[in-house]
Amino acid sequence: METLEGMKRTHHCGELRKSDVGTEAVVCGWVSKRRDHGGLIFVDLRDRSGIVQTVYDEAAMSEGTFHKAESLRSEFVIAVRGKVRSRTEDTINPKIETGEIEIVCEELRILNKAKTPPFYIQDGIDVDEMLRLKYRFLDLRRPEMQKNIMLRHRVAKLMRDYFDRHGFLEIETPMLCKSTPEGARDFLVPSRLNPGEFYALPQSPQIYKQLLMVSGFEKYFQIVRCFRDEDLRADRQPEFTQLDIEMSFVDQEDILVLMENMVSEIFDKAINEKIKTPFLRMTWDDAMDRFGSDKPDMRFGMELMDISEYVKGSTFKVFNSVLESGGQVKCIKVDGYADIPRRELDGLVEYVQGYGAKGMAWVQYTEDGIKSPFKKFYSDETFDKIKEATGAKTGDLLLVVADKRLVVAQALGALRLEMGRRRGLIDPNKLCFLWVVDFPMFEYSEEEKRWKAMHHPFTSPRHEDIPYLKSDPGRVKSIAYDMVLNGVEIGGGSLRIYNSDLQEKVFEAVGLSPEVARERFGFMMNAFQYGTPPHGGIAFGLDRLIMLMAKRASIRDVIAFPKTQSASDVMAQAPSTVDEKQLRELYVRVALPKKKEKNKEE
RNA sequence: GGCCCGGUAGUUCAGUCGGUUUAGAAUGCCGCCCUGUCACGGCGGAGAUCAUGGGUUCAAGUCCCAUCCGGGUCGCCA
Repeated sequence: METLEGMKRTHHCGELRKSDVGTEAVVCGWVSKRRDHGGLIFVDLRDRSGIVQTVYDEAAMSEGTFHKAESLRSEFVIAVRGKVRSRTEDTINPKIETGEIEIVCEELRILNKAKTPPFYIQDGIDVDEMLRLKYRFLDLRRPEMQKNIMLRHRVAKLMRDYFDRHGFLEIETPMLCKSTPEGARDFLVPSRLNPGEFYALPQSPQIYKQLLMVSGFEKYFQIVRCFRDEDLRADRQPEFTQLDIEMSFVDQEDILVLMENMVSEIFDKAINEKIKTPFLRMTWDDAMDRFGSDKPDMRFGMELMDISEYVKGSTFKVFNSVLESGGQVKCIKVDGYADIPRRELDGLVEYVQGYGAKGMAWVQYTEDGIKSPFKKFYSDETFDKIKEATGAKTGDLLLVVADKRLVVAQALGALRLEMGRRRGLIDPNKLCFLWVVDFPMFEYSEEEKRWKAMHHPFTSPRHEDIPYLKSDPGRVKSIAYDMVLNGVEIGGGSLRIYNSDLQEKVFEAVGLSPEVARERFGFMMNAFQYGTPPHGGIAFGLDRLIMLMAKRASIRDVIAFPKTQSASDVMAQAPSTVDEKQLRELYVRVALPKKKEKNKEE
């Protein structure tokens, strides 16, 4: 094996251009591809900047060097010294940025050999993701993955610049925190120095950043890792990164404007996308009623429409009982799809049932008249009225769900997205931002039979709703807001409670007695008695944002070392069992249920 | 925890109704040849725990059950 001694890299592979012709260059990198023509060999050399073609001509170089070139294989690490030469007209490769030139090798050094990789180191591969994760260091060698990671760096840098320019301080907060069982499940860390006691990894730096406001830092931000021990999704990892913000003496509008300007700037500077501000703002009620979602994908229409008034008072039991118990009958209109196959309709029924609806009906306005499972319960005039009210034309399809408000929203909201996908209505190049505002303060947990904070219990209710905290928690709205991009929640925040009395009332509303509240959040409530400024903030999901900017379907593609759906790292083999000694030091004993123990042994 | 999809050469897949070759193809890999390729080309070759365990059957990659792993999703994610 050779070394780099006496040889100094002068250029990166991808940066060489026609203007460099004639200069002597030394490039280093990995062998991407070797094309051996016998007496003439081409080797595509790759580093993080791109790919350049190097040429080895048997007639024009020493036998030893040519022999070395013949021995090159994929992913060998080499250094090449040679002249940059212009390619002849007929050999220009317009597909690569350096396609007008090539390097004629004068000296070749093999710095390291490489085993044949288990998959191609190139873009657009179709390989089992587990294999990519097992060999993540090779997966990350692929140009598109490098691009994602570089984009991530660039965005983080732009964010830091932006907030620095606006007077924000980046302040670190602890990773070893107090467990607060409210909210997501905590990752716990046993304390050796405090036997039997545990830290929790932060679900977010929420309390610390509010305390920084009490301290008077006024404008805080941090790009920070957060941990939640919940089930994973394509856009959820057990550890993820937030851009965390908190400010004092501001109102909601200040925060929204600051954030949309930030987003507009990073989209412009990182991926050259011009975003119009201000963003559309929509109340939570509107979002739910019109799109059936608190994070509506605004890239297409197909809004939910209420047809309750046209179908009420009939002999059709399903609609009647729903309407009589305060529910709704709503539909979406799928343009030009009245000829949907019956089989697909049956599939859609199952689909909405997965989202809590009991069933789904439909109206097909076909050339041959109306087809609908509830046709016999209504007159032709009723169907004409529905047609007019929904703006349906002959050839259009209505999909109808009847149930309680939130069930209708959930089912039709999901159905809307599914039909948008199936009908090809979603333009992947569109970027539709909006703010969803006026979230409910609480939602009712059927499981726990109590009201729970929708955002978190430090969120301020709207002033005018405070009287209802006790009497009617369901009607209390909060000063909370989410930023949504293309149907993905990329950020959310709120103005906070800064008055101890109000805080106590809210704790009470979510069933936290003063004693329990003090035990869990006492240090915070104590701090709040020493002069707390009005404050509020927001947290942005950096991974999701980069995923959308990079147009990837999963945040795993923008995280260097992500975990699988079962939260394991298949490369490092984490999590793993640990030595009995380690456990003893921590005063921890493992107690698996019988079934799991048996599986572990096998 | 529920539901859906998947697991066959290094990789991506095919494998029909359970039965005709030695489980097939492409690509990658190895060897030989080749002086303008860039998906280089030509000839030859090697390469399989059909995820694991059990069952049905004269016969299982194929059917059944269980388990494991991966992906999607519902619940969950203050």
